[in-house]
Amino acid sequence: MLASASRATYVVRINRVVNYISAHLADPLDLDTLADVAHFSPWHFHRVFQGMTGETLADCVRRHRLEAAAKLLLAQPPQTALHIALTVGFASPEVFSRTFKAHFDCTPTAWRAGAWAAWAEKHNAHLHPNQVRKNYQDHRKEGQENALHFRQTSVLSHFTEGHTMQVEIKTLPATRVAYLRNIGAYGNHGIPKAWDKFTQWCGARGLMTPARTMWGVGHDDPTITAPAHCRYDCCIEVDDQFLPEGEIGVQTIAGGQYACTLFTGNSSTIAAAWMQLFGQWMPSSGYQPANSISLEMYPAGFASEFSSTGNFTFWLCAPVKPL
DNA sequence: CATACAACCCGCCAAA
DNA sequence: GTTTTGGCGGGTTGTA
Repeated sequence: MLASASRATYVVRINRVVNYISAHLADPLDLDTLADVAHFSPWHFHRVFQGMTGETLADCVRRHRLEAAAKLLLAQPPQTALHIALTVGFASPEVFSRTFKAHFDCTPTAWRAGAWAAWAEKHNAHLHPNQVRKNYQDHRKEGQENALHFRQTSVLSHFTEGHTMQVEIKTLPATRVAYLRNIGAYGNHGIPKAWDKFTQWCGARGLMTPARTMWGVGHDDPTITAPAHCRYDCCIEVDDQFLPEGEIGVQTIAGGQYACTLFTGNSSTIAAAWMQLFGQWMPSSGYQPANSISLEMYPAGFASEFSSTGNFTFWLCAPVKPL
């Protein structure tokens, strides 16, 4: 009992530190400052963090910097490796280049030129992400006339055959939420269980009213981040008075412009829906992905729909900015 | 939880 | 000119 209670407090503190890392990549992220964020002594924090996450603090910081850089390398318009290195917190391009190669098995420029596909294939072949991103890049190169000529993977074709995605651009406000984090592969693995646990907790707290929106937040790009490190947060809107409780933390979902489409499915088909939105709608939309986090927005009642039909209806919301 | 030490990695200069 | 690699000293990290 005591052990699980203290484990829960460790979880929220580690979550807070990881959130801090990804939000402050360009700032100093040494052991002392991060231990301070966690309210632990540096020595104890180091032990706790490694024990619970499987990676040391320095490894975690380095990985987040590299993953952010990997995204920026594929962004438009292209920026120099030096600029990207500094943006994500490396002090010099030499260290960036060396460290990048050690992690991704290729140099930054090779990644940009196409080596990302091999990485994605190696680590997440089941998601077929390469084709999606390739569609996007091919389109950007070849121009509008080929916008609709996407080679379809077997996963995609089920959703694209004779079907046009209805997408609207919404401006969402910043939202304070309580969340339960699942760390592990996206898809039908730990996430459904996390939702069970979370909705039970919400029910017990009387939070599951029709007025409250629930959210699913995937912080990581599964074509870049290893499945074992992908973060997914089950979230529900809360007011300013709500405080963290057990392993339920509090964070703010970023506001801004999102491309939103209504989708009915379940945890096995969400990935394909995301691919359709990014790989098919996005390239011909006049918008591009913004450097923010994609959201799943669940209207109240999705849980009961799921228990009766095996599916649920929700909004996919991808952060966008004009081309 | 503090100290202490070895290994590793960062940060810098040079150069391909 | 930019990026990557090599070499190296000093500082941080990881662990006893």
